Amino acid sequence: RMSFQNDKFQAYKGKLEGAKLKATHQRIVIYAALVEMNSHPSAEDIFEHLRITYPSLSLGTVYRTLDCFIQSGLLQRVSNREGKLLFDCNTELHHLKYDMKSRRIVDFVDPELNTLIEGYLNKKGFNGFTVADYQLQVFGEFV
Amino acid sequence: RMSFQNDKFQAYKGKLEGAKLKATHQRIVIYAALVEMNSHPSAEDIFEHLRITYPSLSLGTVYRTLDCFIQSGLLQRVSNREGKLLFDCNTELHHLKYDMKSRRIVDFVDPELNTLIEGYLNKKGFNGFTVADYQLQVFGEFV
DNA sequence: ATGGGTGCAAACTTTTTGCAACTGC
DNA sequence: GCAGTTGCAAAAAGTTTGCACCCAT
Repeated sequence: RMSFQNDKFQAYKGKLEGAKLKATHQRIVIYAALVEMNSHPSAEDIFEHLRITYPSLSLGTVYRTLDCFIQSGLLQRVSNREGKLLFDCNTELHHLKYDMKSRRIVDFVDPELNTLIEGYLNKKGFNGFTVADYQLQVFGEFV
Repeated sequence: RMSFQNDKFQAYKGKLEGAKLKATHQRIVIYAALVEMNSHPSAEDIFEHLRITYPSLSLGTVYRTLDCFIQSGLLQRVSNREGKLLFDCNTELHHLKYDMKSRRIVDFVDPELNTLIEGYLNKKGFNGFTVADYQLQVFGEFV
């Protein structure tokens, strides 16, 4: 059972309630882990991250909770080439840089890029395809 | 053992030799499947596709062969949100449309879009990050 | 109090691997 | 002939699920 009854805890709890989810301890700490890890973790990454502070947590719960967050729009899956499910609590429109050496993924946000792409998509108007969302993935290496 | 000793067979064989790979029957038919399926198959999809014409082929070989093609640059993994390894023998610069309903993935090529993005990347010049490749993913629905 | 959530462990799916037999060069 | 590839089957890795118990509302 969690003991950090601080601002963050309350904020995360509020976030869950806002999404009409029962705010259980497990859900709160999993959401906290997602935000605070500030990366694109797998279910196992989250489970490991919480292992010390929350040893009774089960991996099955992590999977179920992540699914449930996705249904509620609190979370997105990350499109990747690794054949593993990765998650991102940044649900706003954003783009990705992939480090091909370390496999690290970094989000970036740029309204200018959005404008550029939306201009293109509108002009192009793929016929028979309704665009809901888009993302630029840039592959390379950090030096 | 394969019996189609035609132009395509020779072309695929040449492709493998060009990549300095031993041109075994298995590799040739797997490469042929990738080209002719004209989609973004998983290892299992390829295995199923070849099952009838090549029943002695083993799934392990499909996995090993796909890995080997990737090392040789004959193949790319497809970035997706499903946590499965998908493959694409189209290694030229291209972009993707995802049908969120059917989960179908369609490649598209557009030099105009490439110019637009390259212009952006050059101007932006992410510092500390060397760009090797990029891809726009467009999520939506076919009507 | 009760409906939904959780822990646990088993089942399932997907991918990798060790090894003996085989094959393309 | 030999180095590298394959088939097979077992193992590993990753994900889902059934069920009895638990807890936030």
